[in-house]
Amino acid sequence: MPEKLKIPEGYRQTKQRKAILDVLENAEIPITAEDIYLKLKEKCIDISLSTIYRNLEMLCKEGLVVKSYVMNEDKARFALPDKKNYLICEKCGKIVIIDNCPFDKFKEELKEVHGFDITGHSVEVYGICPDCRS
Amino acid sequence: MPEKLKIPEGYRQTKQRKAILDVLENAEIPITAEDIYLKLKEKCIDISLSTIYRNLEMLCKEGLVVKSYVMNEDKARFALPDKKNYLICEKCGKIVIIDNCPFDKFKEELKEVHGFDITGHSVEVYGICPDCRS
DNA sequence: TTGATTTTGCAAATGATTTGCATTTGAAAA
DNA sequence: TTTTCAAATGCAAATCATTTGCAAAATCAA
Ligand SMILES: [Mn+2]
Ligand SMILES: [Mn+2]
Ligand SMILES: [Zn+2]
Ligand SMILES: [Zn+2]
Repeated sequence: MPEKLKIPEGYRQTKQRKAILDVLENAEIPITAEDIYLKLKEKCIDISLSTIYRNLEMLCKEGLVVKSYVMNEDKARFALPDKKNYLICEKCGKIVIIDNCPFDKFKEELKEVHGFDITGHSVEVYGICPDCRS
Repeated sequence: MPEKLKIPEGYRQTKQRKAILDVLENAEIPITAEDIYLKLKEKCIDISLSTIYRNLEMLCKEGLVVKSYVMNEDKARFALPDKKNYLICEKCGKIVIIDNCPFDKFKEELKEVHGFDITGHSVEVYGICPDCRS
């Protein structure tokens, strides 16, 4: 069970903010701002898209949320950091999270080769899922 | 020295197309449509942005070019496939290409674990570059 | 050279995201 | 609790990268 996320110090505890975080915690894969909007509408929580975007920006800045783009989509997706590495099926668009991303093992190598202090990474892998490989 | 790219079979040999490919071949890192536009303007090659976007779309579809997004930027970047994995400095935005991406070694593992036939991947690594670590 | 087809340029449309501003709300202080 | 004020929200309008319609120009095979 994922640990409940806390709204960062210095930000107010609004019901919109909490609702957005809640949707992100319960999401299986990275989702769009509109996904959040619709999910909340289902739960009869009325919120404006701009509030969602403003909160997502804040959450990204604070490192609680990671933004990414998926090939052939024109909207950003947002997820908690543990869901930032994923496989995407080129046929049906299905997204599958990569747990224990093997890339972690290469942080040291990258630091040595390029001199960067690595702070994060995001891996997007494309392929054909079992269902689509007819 | 990179092998000269060929315009795919079935597409016409236009000077705009060749110019775009040329810019992409000579680019060190992924660049935006506007970067291409400006680079060509420097060389006094007049071309419209929509032509650039249309050609980039075609080149991506044909697999000659890879599109990606960089954190905190609102424009897509395009590059030849050998430049699709890179490090980005969070301070200054510097981009450094990762050659021999270690992720390649994990295609087999991913296939076994998730059943996907892997067709491609894109790795974005964030960090602080040596110059910015003052 | 001709003619069918593709490609281009331009201007207008699109649509996700951002922003201005008046209003509401959270929470610290009284 | 009530007061107080900055932070946050909602709405509408603006932004701006990208896409699209269409008429004109360019490619290329016959
Ligand atoms: Mn769009
Ligand atoms: Mn924008
Ligand atoms: Zn699939
Ligand atoms: Zn730097």
